[in-house]
Amino acid sequence: MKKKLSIGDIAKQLHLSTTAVSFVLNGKPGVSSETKKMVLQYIEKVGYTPNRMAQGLRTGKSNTIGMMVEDISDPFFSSIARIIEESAYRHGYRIIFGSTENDTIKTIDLIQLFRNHQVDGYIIAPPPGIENEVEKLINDKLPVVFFDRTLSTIETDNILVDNFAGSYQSVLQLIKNGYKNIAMVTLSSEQNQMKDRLNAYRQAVEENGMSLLVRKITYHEDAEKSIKLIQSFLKANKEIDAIFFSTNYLAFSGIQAIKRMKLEIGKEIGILVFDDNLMFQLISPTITAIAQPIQEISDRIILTMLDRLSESETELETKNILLRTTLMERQSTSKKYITSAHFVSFTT
Amino acid sequence: MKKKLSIGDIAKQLHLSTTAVSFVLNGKPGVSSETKKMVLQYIEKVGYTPNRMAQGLRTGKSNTIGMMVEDISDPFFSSIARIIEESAYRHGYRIIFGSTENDTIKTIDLIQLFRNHQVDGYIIAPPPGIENEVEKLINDKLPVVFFDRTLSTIETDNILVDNFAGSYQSVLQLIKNGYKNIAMVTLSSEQNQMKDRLNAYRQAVEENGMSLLVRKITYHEDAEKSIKLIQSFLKANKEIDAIFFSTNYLAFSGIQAIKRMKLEIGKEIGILVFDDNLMFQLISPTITAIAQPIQEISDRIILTMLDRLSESETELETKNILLRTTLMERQSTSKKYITSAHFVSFTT
DNA sequence: CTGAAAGCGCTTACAG
DNA sequence: CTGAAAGCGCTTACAG
Repeated sequence: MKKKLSIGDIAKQLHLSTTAVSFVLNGKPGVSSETKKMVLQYIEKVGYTPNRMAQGLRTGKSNTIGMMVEDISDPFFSSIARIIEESAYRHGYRIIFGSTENDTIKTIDLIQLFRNHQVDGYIIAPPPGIENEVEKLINDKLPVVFFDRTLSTIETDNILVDNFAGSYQSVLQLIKNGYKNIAMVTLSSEQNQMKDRLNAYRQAVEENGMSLLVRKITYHEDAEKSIKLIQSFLKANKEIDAIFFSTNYLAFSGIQAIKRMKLEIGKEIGILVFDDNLMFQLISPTITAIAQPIQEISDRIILTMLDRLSESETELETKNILLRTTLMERQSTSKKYITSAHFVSFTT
Repeated sequence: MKKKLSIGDIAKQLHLSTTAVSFVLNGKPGVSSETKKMVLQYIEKVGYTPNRMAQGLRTGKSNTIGMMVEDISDPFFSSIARIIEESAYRHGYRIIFGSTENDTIKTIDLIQLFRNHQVDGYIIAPPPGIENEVEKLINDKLPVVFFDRTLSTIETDNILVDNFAGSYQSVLQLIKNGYKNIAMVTLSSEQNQMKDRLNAYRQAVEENGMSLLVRKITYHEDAEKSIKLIQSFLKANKEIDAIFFSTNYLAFSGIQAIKRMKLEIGKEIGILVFDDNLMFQLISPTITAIAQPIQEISDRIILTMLDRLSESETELETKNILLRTTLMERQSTSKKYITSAHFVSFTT
């Protein structure tokens, strides 16, 4: 069981100073090329790797990025996490994850925790109420990149999707397809991405002289409860012939509700969902969704973060990137689409 | 922008030694209760938190656990990750994640990386070929908990699911339901959990005098390719009346293939899947799956890890925990189940 | 009960 | 081009 080597050990072995070894390791000038070669060979041979804790203590950097999302098991967030982790890794950074559960207190706690670990940068899908904590990070020159949503009072980099435009155009498409009484099922949430989706629905519907029908559901409601709520909403408003769901998990509850009520998806009731999911192609009938560009979101997040981390002193302006969504039209929004249920079930 | 306080600063402010402050912080005896109270109050007031890097350097502990899974965006792994992160957090530990992609080299790299970060313990769903690396960890007294699969030559804690029994009983159930030509679609993988599922299929089928029909698909094959492969497999073997898929992503490809071929799921072709997924309840018809106990797996992993971490010197025996799966019988395996497609599509 | 001091493994002025 | 030394913020023998 060989003990881990330190720079000092190596220096001793090679009859050099720790300075020389450290310089080689960090590619600093001021070392003869023979010394350099010797050190590199030796390091290779013994498999030396620096102790990150010591480096971190000394430099104040940890080569770690903290990432906080609502829920790491949500497919949207976990797909992004996967890409970011992979990319960060290639650039020499590690990622620490935390699930905020949209809880202000828990998130503030997590930020504290991450700070104690000397996390170099923060990638956050922010819940409301963490403004002060984030201000402190920014004041201390720690890079913060927001994604999925933002906090309007904070001046920092934002990687967002155009929730309004994506929702607006998609609801218009529903109207074009012949739906007359479009309802919306969304979260009771003050988060700006949710508000944008709701406002877009409102504008599209009102511009077409239709009436608004909105059901808000509390975040964290269990699936069964949501299903019940949606069922009673539908029963109380028989005129509804289409629903726009603001998140895919609400849609899953909604689909269950609709199936239980034996309504025919597509024909009797149209379904449009914000945030696509592989499953929407597999369910029968297939479900129309507004897809977010996962790969591009992830790339932008990590590139922005790496830029900030490598920045010397030059303060770049904060970036506000707004990415486009794509409407994936499927069977659930085609009025014309006729269900011979057999046909529906076994074709794609 | 207040600079971060150190123990030294606090000691100076309170006219104490750093020792006294440190003792209070760590709950060590040998400090008068007044001093203690004073320190605690002051810390509370200024919001002091220790620098983990310094602690880590000094103690060799980082309060961080490294978790390596095949793919953090896979729902099985991300659900477990979520629970573990949450629980670790409550016990004062952080989690660093890495996706191994089932790649030996990448995993060895990750272990190295984690070591440099002084990770205190390792939770791994091991790919093959990392035996040496894991041996080293164990030799250095670093706790390693395997889950989902194991490496037979390594003596360490294992939290596994009874892949064999779960698969065996479920295939028997298929046979009971009247299926005569049951095929298996699995990964070409030497991992023991995959081998167990295959062996269980083999035994169940052979014991009933039926013939084996196995199609292996390479891991990492893209979805479209898998769909094509499964289609040709079905075309070449018209007698197949049921398929057992060893993973849920293979099943998703399989379902696509079957839908394209316009075969009637349940009646013309039964489907059984290892590893349940929320979607299997939403697809029409619903899909029978062997569910793994996510919560229990997660709890066992984290409890085992925390035990190991808190262990003084007493070496406990390594644990081998084998958890039961549950067969969730749904429409896709009921021969008797008659499809009026309408009925199929809109009931649950 | 308390304090002065060493040392964890690095990096980086500083002096030669 | 090279070396001796300070210091990052902790913990913990050791001496009083």
